[in-house]
This record gives sequence, C-alpha cells and structure tokens, in this order.
Amino acid sequence: MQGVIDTFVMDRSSPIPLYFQVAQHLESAIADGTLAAGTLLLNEVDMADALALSRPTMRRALQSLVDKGLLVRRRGVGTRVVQSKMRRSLELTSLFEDLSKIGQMPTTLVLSSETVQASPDVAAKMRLAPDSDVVELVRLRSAGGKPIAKMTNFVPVDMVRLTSDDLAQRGLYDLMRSQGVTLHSADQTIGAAKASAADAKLLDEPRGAALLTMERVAYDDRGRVVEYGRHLYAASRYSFEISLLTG
Amino acid sequence: MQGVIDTFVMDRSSPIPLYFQVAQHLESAIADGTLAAGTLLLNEVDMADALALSRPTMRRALQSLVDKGLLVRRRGVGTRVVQSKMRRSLELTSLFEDLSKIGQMPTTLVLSSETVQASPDVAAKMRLAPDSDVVELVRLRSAGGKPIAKMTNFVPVDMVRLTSDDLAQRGLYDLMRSQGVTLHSADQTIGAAKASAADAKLLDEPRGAALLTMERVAYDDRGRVVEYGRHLYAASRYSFEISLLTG
DNA sequence: CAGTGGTCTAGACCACACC
DNA sequence: GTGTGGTCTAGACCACTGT
Repeated sequence: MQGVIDTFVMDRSSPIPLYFQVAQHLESAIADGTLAAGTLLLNEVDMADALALSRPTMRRALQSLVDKGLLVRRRGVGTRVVQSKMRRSLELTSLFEDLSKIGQMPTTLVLSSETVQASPDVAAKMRLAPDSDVVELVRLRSAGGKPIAKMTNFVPVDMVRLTSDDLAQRGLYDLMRSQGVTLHSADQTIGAAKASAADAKLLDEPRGAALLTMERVAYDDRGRVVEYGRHLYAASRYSFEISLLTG
Repeated sequence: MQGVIDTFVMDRSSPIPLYFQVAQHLESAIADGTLAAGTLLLNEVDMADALALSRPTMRRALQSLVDKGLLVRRRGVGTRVVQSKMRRSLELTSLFEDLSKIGQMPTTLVLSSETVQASPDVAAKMRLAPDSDVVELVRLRSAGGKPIAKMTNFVPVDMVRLTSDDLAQRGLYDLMRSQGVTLHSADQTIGAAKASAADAKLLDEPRGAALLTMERVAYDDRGRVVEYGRHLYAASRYSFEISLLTG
C-alpha cells in the first residue's frame, strides 16, 4: 500500500507551508521510485488523516503535483503517479543555467559591453523613447571548448549595474535578480536563419550553416521591459527542449 | 473604484464553478480594458462580499489569473492588473490550430498515409517493440497559398482511426481527442537544419535554406506514447512564439 | 498601527466512476 | 450503492507592507 505516507515528517513550526512540505515529500518519493509510476495513491481524505492535516491542505499539495504533471486525478477513480519521465522546461532561465545543469561547464566571453543609443527597432521592442540609452552586451557562450551561442542583449541603462567580471560568471538574469529586479514574464520567438560569414566563423560552423535564432523580451512585474535579447545558436550543438502539459 | 465587480452576474445553478465564472468575468474585464493595466483591485474580502462568495472561492478565481500572468499579488499591498499584453503560448496545439487563430485559413494536403513497420529509431522514440506497426502520415501544411510545413507523424496502429478526409480538416490532435485519447503532456525539441533539395522544393524555399525543425513525443495520461512527430518549417514564414512566467 | 494577502481548519454537499 | 475527487462555506490566525 502507501505506507510511504506515514513516513512523512511534518514540521508545523517551520515557515515552510504544510502543503509545500507534503508536496516535497511526495515529489521526492516519486523521484526516487518509492512511489512507482502508475501507483494508485490513497484517497485524499485518508492521506490528510494520516498526516493530521485538513483536506484542503492535502488537496493543495496534490494539486501542485498535478500542475507539475507528476500526478493524474480522476473523479470517482483516484490519484495515480504519472508514467513518463518528463521534467525539463524551457523556463525563464539563461542559457548559462541550462548548461550548468547538464554539467557542461560553460564559459562566457564578453565580446563587447557599451552604452549606446537604441536603434529604432530596438527602442520599439523595449518600448523606450527613440534614442534612449541602453547597454548593449555581446557575449559568446561556449561549452566543452566549442562555441555554442552568440548572445546580444540590450538593457535599459538605469535597470542594472553590469560588470564584465560578473557577467562572465553569473549570467544576466541571476545578476538582475540579485539587484532587486523582479522578473515576471517573457515573450520568446524561436526561428532559424542562415549564418552570416562572420557569425559562422564565430560559432565555428560551416559557411551558410543553419542557425537557431531566439529573440526574447523580458518584463518585470510592473510591465517594464527589463531586457531584450537576440541570440544565435549553433544548431549542430544546441536545441531547445520544451515539456508541456495539456489540461 | 472597482464598481466593475458589482456588474458581474453569477449563476449558482450553472454547472460552471463559481470561481471559474468570476475568473472569466475578471479576464474579460481585463481584456476589454474595463480593468486597465496597473489598476489596483479591491481586497479579496471585499470582492468576495460584493459577489456574495466565500473568500476561498474568490481567492481561487484570483489565483487562476495570477497563474495566467494577468494579475500580480503582493502581501500587504494588494492585487494589480499586469501591464503587458502577453497571451500566446506554444501549447500542445497543432499547427493547424495555431494558424486558424491567426486567421490564415490553412490548408492541408496529405502526401502519404500508410501502415509501416517502425524503424529502430522511431520505435525507440515511441517506446514500442522493434518492427511494431505504426501509421506514418506525411502532410504539407500551407497558408495563404504558400507551403509552411512538412509534417511527418507516427501513430501506433491501434491508437486512432485516421482518414485522409478528416485529417485535411481537423488536425491530428483534435481527431485523437474526439476518439477518446486523453492527452497529458508532450516533449518537444526545437532545432534548425539546412533543407535537403527535396524539402526545399516542397516548401518553396531556396536550395540550402535554413529550416526550423521540431520533434515531438506526446503522451496520454497512462504514459503511453500517443504520437511522434518530425516537422520541418519554412523559417522565412513561420516561427514559434512562447510566453512564459517566472514565479 | 491598519490593511493586505497567505495559510489552515472542519465541516458540507455534489458529480462522477465502478460494481 | 459505495467511494472518489470537485466545489463551497465561514470562520481563524499569521506575515508582510506601508503609515
């Protein structure tokens, strides 16, 4: 059965909400196979009782795992652990964080970093007045000794203080977060294009190679544009992985 | 103030949950500008009172809009309407549905549709035994008289009954849904590649053009592979748009 | 301090699936 | 029927924000 649940230890004095504690316990039990794929869980009332929680609190924990795609619930039937192994999602992480997870030890070379007047199209994308000052940042991201991406970013001058040293190590988003910028959402457009001669050389790809392109506009919770980026990826060594759910 | 809220009419005899009705009303008020971007909403207790709802029900409605990125809540401060215009997400929709929304009147040409033995790599992706029978389906999607995508799909033979007539009109996912297949999630990989001579001709692109590639494995709620697809997009006329939130 | 959202409880009734 | 998850209520207390 699910004696597993009785092993969960709840800490009612912790600042971590109870529903979150339960969700964490369940998630790790699923991750390590204690709750195998396909397992039918106890009904939510009994689980709540077993943990001395109210039913709404138990439901909230279960719902959070449904939202993550780890559980499937059906009225009149029960709650089951989902089969597949999904996990991964193209979230609002920087490429740096992406690669770090894969253990590729990425490196960053800052090709240029300067304050310039925004060109008309950049100003439009960032919803800034024409000729507003922005920091233009061009970086080359590499992994395993091979170039992966040329990243061009524009940031409003007053948004964040940037130093090349920081950028070589921490990634742009991480840096902005630590300076009090609260990220809210981003719009991304993914396409493909042939490499220019210069870009092909930079990315160590053949002349005219197909490149993956990604354009991103990121907003803070007040709706201000926090960053605008145009990135080129060596398609032979990089692709985007997206996992998504279907209510 | 937010006299708007008093105009919401709740139907307690409807099968549509109350929290969902409230969320719909709020969402349309935001969409049509009645609740302008940046507006500070009433606190949740007063809103609940105004609609004669309990606070948990009101909270559930608000939370669903926070999850959609339309509202931002901060403890001690209040609830605000978000600024940007986001909306759009690369969900588990077919290209057909994508284009329909944009009003491009897409058409579909079924190039081939036959039952074949799965090749080793296809069988592996679909987690089927080698040489299992699958339906292989190749379609050309066009919009505005120009080809947009060559779509190659593989479906387990027993999963769904396919007819060319249906496929020309309804899209693969729509068809599977209507035959009782419950979609759960999908893993997508987006990349780029140079067009082969044949593909370039089919998609009306120059020789060696850069194409967007998308590979997708879709699962039902039992973890079975429902569909595996390899798609090629004319990058000059199509790109992926993704909107995402950052908790 | 007053006001906000965040968490938690202990019930109730309903809709649906399966026997 | 019986058992499941889905919805809804009416309170309570806490944590954080801003004055």
